[in-house]
Amino acid sequence: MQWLIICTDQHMPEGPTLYILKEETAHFKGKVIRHAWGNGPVDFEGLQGKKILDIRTWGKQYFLILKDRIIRIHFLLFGSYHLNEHIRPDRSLRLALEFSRGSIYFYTCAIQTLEGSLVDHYDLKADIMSKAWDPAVAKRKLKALSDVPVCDALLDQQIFSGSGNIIKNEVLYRTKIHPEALVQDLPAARLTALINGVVRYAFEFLQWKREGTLAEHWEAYAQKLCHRCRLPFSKKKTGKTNRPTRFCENCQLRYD
DNA sequence: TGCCATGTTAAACT
DNA sequence: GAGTTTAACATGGC
Repeated sequence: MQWLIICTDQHMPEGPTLYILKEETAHFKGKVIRHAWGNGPVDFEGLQGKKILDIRTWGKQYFLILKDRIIRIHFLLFGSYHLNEHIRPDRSLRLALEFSRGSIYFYTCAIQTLEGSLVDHYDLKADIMSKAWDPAVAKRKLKALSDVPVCDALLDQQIFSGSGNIIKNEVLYRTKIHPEALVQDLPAARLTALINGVVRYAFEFLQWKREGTLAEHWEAYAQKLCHRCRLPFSKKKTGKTNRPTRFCENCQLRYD
């Protein structure tokens, strides 16, 4: 019997992409690891013969839950994975997991082993794509900030776990908020729009990523002109996070 | 060829 | 010690 070979040669980083990875590997839940190897900091022998009890994500992180440990995988900027075939021997194979039927190969990612349960390490309510996501908690965290620009808040994984630079750029443009506006200066309705906008765009990102149409739906990220007023976008590394931001000085407001 | 980019951490500074 | 800035890592496209 032949099983599906999915080619996933693409950037991994933001939450929606991890959501897809979780779905693509969900069938390994309950399966026993037959063989494990790679060059990551992993106790490979200790994994062999162990059952995958659950597969979870939190934002940009992917977890294989075993009885006595959690394998945490973060793809950083250049990580990738392949299912069922080790077809990228040119890349650094951090972890290979072989099951009786099928396998997963994780390349150039950061791997850690955690003890305890996920809730010991992460606030599940902060994951923008989780059923546990709680916008009221996000609002409370945002209101506690002082002198923090929204561009930084949108990259704060403790508030918006899974949000990355694409989501940041797109949400700010779509909600017409200037990246350097301070969180504390946003009117209440704008703050709510920002919080809801992150989740809405994350699920649009997911749908477009599946369709292979993500880039054609970008309105700000990597764009040259504002489609509302036709003026050129500003491009600047903003905030303490110092990440590139495209924005329209004319259409996105500072509220100061 | 050099630069840039969907990320994060740790070392090196004020 | 604090709060910063810089460097490091790693890959591919332009």
